[in-house]
This record gives sequence, structure tokens and C-alpha cells, in this order.
Amino acid sequence: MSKPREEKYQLILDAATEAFAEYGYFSCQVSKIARLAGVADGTIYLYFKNKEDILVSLFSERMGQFIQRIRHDVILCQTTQERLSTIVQTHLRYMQENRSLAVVTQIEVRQSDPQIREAISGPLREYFQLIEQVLAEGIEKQEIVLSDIKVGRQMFFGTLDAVISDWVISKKPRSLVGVEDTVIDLIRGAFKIKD
Amino acid sequence: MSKPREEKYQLILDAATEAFAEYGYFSCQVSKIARLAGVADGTIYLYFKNKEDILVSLFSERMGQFIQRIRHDVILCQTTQERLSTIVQTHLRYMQENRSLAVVTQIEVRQSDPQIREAISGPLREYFQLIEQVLAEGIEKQEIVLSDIKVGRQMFFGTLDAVISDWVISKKPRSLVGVEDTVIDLIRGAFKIKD
Amino acid sequence: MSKPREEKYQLILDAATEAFAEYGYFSCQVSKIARLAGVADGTIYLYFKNKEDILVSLFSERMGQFIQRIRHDVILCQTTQERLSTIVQTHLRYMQENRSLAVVTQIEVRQSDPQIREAISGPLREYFQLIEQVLAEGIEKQEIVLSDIKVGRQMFFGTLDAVISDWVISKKPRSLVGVEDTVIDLIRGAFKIKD
Amino acid sequence: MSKPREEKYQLILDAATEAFAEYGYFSCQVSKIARLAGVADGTIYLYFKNKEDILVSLFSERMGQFIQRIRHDVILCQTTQERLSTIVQTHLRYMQENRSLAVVTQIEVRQSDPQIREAISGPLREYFQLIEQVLAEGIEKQEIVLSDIKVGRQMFFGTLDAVISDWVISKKPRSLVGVEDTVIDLIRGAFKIKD
DNA sequence: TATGAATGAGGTTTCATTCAT
DNA sequence: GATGAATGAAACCTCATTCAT
Repeated sequence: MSKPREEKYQLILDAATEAFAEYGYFSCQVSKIARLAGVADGTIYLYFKNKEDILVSLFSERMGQFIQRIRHDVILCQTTQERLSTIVQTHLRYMQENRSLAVVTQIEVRQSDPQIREAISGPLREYFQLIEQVLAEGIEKQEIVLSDIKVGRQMFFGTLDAVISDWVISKKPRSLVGVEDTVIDLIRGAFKIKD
Repeated sequence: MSKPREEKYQLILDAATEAFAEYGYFSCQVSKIARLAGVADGTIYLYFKNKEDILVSLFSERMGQFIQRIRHDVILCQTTQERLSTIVQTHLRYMQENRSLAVVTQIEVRQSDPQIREAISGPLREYFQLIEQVLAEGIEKQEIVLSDIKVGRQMFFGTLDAVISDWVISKKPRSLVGVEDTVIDLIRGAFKIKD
Repeated sequence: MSKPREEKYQLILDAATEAFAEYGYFSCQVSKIARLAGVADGTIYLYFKNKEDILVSLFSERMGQFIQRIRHDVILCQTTQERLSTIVQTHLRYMQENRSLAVVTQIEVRQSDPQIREAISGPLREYFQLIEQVLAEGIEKQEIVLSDIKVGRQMFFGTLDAVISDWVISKKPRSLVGVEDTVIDLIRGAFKIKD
Repeated sequence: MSKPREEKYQLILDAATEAFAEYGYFSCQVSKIARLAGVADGTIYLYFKNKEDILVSLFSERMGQFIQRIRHDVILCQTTQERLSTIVQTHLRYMQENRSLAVVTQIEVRQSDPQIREAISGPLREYFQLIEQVLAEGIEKQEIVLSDIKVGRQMFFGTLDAVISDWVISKKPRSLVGVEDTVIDLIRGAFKIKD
């Protein structure tokens, strides 16, 4: 009995991801999500408290999954350089495979509505902490040079974010995978990682 | 005769910047802007076609000013390193002095409502081109090492963007000026600029 | 399942007829129609695209019904004189029984807002064609004398229209049925119909 | 000092006639009239109490002039037949020469807004009375046969009204003068005027 | 007298949410 | 659980009218 419930929950979340990506959170009506999910408008409210709850759930579900994947890949690495390269690769590839999620992330990370931003900040903060941990460990082991961990993370995340932002906006994007090496190279230079 | 017209135009734009920054574009009613500007609701529409036009005008006006300032500062520089450092400094200081503009910029650049994004993209693209010009010249003069100009610009802008984004979201932000040196240092490393 | 939908559609159309008749199209707010129909404002928009669509639908629905009735009555007639008399009678009686429709018809047929007029013209043109057909047949069979069919129709319709217009405007109107004979008599004279 | 006042008053009335004819009373903004008249919006209110007053003034001024012209032409006639023919001719020709007035008349005669209708009814009633006088005299002198004066007037006016209505709506209208003879012929038949 | 920028009441329409079926 | 018709609050925008210049 709980299986179909979970299924429809995910179905709606998938639909919402597509719909938010295409129209933006505010310009996307709940009825559009319902139609895309193949359910009635009212059904949405059996699974979510309100429209905002859809967005927030979408974030913790999908971003949570994303972070878990990255965390899993990072654990297998030996050096800081490997860890950073892995994050770059996994981040870009994951977003490339989940374009709509990438779009939603781009849009909604910066939502100014304080309530929404607060609700969203959880998973993102978790990701930031993961990056900062890697950086801290790198400094400690003298594998990288960095005078301010937070700024280091901002550079690291900001670069990936900007790359994806351009990719998302661009109508004819080149593959994200193609820029991996350049990104990694720039980051290695920034953190003074030796060859 | 045209002075007071221009004055009120700027007054409304200032009010809109504050209001959009506080509530976000969609959650901010036109009446809020009007009240903040000390004018009647209808007066807004003597100066702007509609709500979207306020946002778009805000962008081209204020971002245009911002880019002009950066362009002016960059012209005075001799080396690529100086140019990049100048952009970092001017960018961060300008945003620090215009927090509300920074908020709006951070938020609305990524608005996915396609119409709005299109309208906004102009000034931003201009800024991107400026950065890319500096990078291209740096490569040519062998002052920097960079295999892909676009990715270089993404790293450069993305870093600044992430720094400001954190600063804007943070309730008790440290001064942006304090991170200038770290940012410049990271970028010099990324572009392999010698001391 | 479709019954209640049709019912409410007609309910709103009835309310709109009353409301437009009392206040005129422009001076009548949608909320007035809603209140009269006993539904919420928003409900109106589940059945009609917008305010104008209400008026247009009202016209094609009600006028269509009106024309059908006349067409039905005309078919049973043998002579042109009978046909013309029947149209006069049915027209006047129908309007007398549907005063609000008469008011709306009188008022809105001539709306100069070009968009509205265009939308409304369909059913009216159909009625004009019916009259002109009867006249053409009458001429052919030499039952009437008329040098210009269009002008003949204008006289025929214009007379009925003016009679109803006066009746509608008048606060204490005499019955429309009372003038039937005079109208028929005038028209018989105009078209030189022998006794 | 009173001359230019009168001039501008007429100027605005002319502009209003054009503007009402093109857009209809409700869809025509006061500012449009002002622009057409070449005066400021506020100036309108030095000459007219409000928008409605423009329409009402337009009516009594222009229709008054129209009726006066008809009255003048009718006085010169000897027989009822001449009088009726003269009214038909003058009516059609006047409207043909003043198309915008014709349009406004068509539209606004039927305004359902009770206040407006009341204000307009004056000049129109005067015209109706003139027609009814002619008919009454015709009956008395046994020049025409008519059992109900009011219905007779309705037929007479309604016919002219419908002719003009079609002419006004039609994009490529035939000249109104061309139908004069047919109209007169029909009316002579209706009133049983001998040759 | 003339101006036209400013006003602000009020209208149409949208859409998140509810609830009877 | 599922539906989707109905709700009604609230937003954007228009435009007749005013009034300081």
C-alpha cells in the first residue's frame, strides 16, 4: 500500500522538476504540474502541503540524492586532487544527465523569497560543507595552498555554477563533459596543486 | 523641464531595487514600489510600461553604470594582472556599496521566466565580453595561461558571483573588501600569473 | 455528467442577459453577473474566456435560438405575405417574452467597439439573409413588388427594430402584440401586397 | 474674448465626434479626444463637466443642427409626400456628409446606461415629434393612410436608421443617395400615397 | 486660460487551495 | 485515495479627473 504512494510522490516531483525548469517557480501553475504528472489538481495536495512544499521537497529529495552520489564518489579517492577532480566530474555529469534539475537549481538557489530560500538552504549547505571539508583536509595535508577555506569553496562552487548556468541558458550547448579538463586545470592552478 | 522627470524615474528605480531585493520580483507588488517611492500606483505607469519593464530598466540602467565604471577603471591598467585585480576590486566594492542591487542581480539573473531572462541578458553579456576581452589579450601577450577563454570567464565571474551570493544571503556578512586579496590570489593561481 | 455543466453555462448566460440589459455591457461588472448567477467571480472564467466572450456567446446562443424559431415558423407558410406576417409576429412576440434579450440586442448590435461588433455580426447576418430570401422569393413569384432587396430588408428589419427599441426604452410600454397588425399593414403597403 | 472660447468648444466637439465614432464611447479615452483636438487633457474640463457631458453636448449641438436643417427644408414643402421625401433626402444626405456623426448616432442612441440615454433622448424626441407631426397632418388632410402615428414614425425612422446602420458598418458602402428613391417608394407604398 | 503630471479608485482576470462526490 | 469544479483573495493596470504651475 505504501509502494504506489511513493511512486506517485516521485511522479509529481518529476513533473514539478520539468515544469519549474520550463516556466520558473512563480510562472508555473500547480495545474501544469498536475497535468504533466497525469493526476488531478487536488491530488497534488494529498502529497504536498502547498506549492512551496513541492519545491522544497524537490530540493531535499533530488539534491540529497546528488550529494549522496558525490559523497560516495569522493570516498573512493586517495588525494585531494582526486577528490576535487571527482567532484567536478560528478557534478557536471550529474547535471548534464538531469538538465531540468540543473535548471531548477540555477533558478531557485537564488530565490529571494526568504521563506523559500531558508527551506532550500539545507541541502546546499550540506554540499558546501562537503567541499569545505575536502579543502580543509587538503590544506592540512599540504596538498593544496589556500588562505581562506570559505573563499576557496566559493571559487570552486561558483565556477561549476557559472559553467552550468551558461550551459543551461545556451540553446546549443557544447557538452559539459568537454569542459571538465579545463575546469580542473584552472582549479588546480588556483589551489597550487603540483603535477 | 526634463530634470524632474529624470529624477522621479530614478526615484522609482531606486524604490524598485529596494523592494525587489527585499521581497523578490514576483512577491513584490507594484503598490509596494509606489509606496516606497512615495508616489501613487498609477504614477509608476507614467514611467514604465509594466512591472517587467521596471525590472528590465533597472538592469540596463544600473548594470550599465556598473560596467561603465569597471570599463573606466580597466582602461587605466597596464598589465593583465592589474586588469583582473581591478575588476575584482571594483566589482566587489560596487556591490558592497549597492547591496540591494547586488541582491537583485543575484536573484534575477537566473530567473527562468524566459521573457525576463532574455530582456536582462543584454547588460550581463556585455560584462562577460569585457572579461573575455581582458583574458584574450592576456593570452595573446602571454601574461596568463588559459586554454579556454569562455571557461576562464566562467571561473572568474562565477567566483565573484558566489562570493557576493554568500555575502548577500548571510545575515552577518564580513566585509567583501576583506576577501579581495584571497580572490585575486586564487585567480592569479588559476591563470598561472607569475609574481 | 455534462448536464450540470450545461446548466451552469446557461445560468451564467441568463444572469449576463439580465445584467447587461440593466447596466449595459461596459457599465456592468463581471462580479455583478456572478452575484446574479449565484456563483463566484472566478467560476465565470471556467465557462467563458473573458467578459467579451460572455456577450458574444450570449448572442450566438440566444439569437441562434431566435432565428431557428423564426425559420421553423416560416417553413409552415404558403405565401410571401404569410411569411412576412409570421416573421413580424414571431419577432415581436419573442422579444416581448424575452425583454432583457431585446434590450441587449437593441443596445449591443450597434456597439462600435469594432472587435465586439465583428463577433456579434454573425447571427444577425443570418437573420438578414433569411429575410432577404423571403423577399427574393416573393419578387420571383410576383407576390410582392420591390426594386431593391437589401433596402426592402432594411425597411422590414428597421421597422421591427424601431418598434422594439421604443418599447424597450419606454417605461410603461403598451404590449408589442397590439402593434402587430399596424406593422403588418404598413409592410403590406410598402411591398404592394394585394388583399 | 468669447469667440475663441466658442471655437475651441467646437474643436473639442469635432474631435469627440471622430473619436467616439472610431472607438465607441466607452473605449474612447478622454486623452484621445484631447490629442485629436490638439489641446491638453485638462483643457477639456474647462469646457465640459465630464466625459458624459461631452457626449450629451455633442448630441444636442449636432443633432439640434440636423433637426433644424430638416425643419427648414420641410417648411418649404406643400404636400405630405413632399415633406416625407424631403426628410428622407435630407436625413440621408446629412448623414452621408457627416459620417462620424452618423456613427455616433447609431451607437449612442441605444446606450443602455440610463443616465446617458436620458440625456440623449431630448434631441431625438424632438425629431420624432417632427416626423409624427408631418404624419398627423398627412392623415388629417387625407394625403396618407395610417392607423397608428407612432408605429408610422417607427417604420419611417427605423427604415432610415437601418439603411444608415448598414452603410456605416459596411466597409465599401454604396452611396446613400442611390437608395433614396427606393426608400421613398417603399414609404409611399406603406402610407398608401397615390401617384 | 491652458497645461499635463499625478492621482487612486476600481475593474478584469488568475490561480492556489478546498471539498463534495 | 482521487477528482476537478468551485472558490475568492489579490494583483496588475487603466483612465477620468484634479490642481499646481
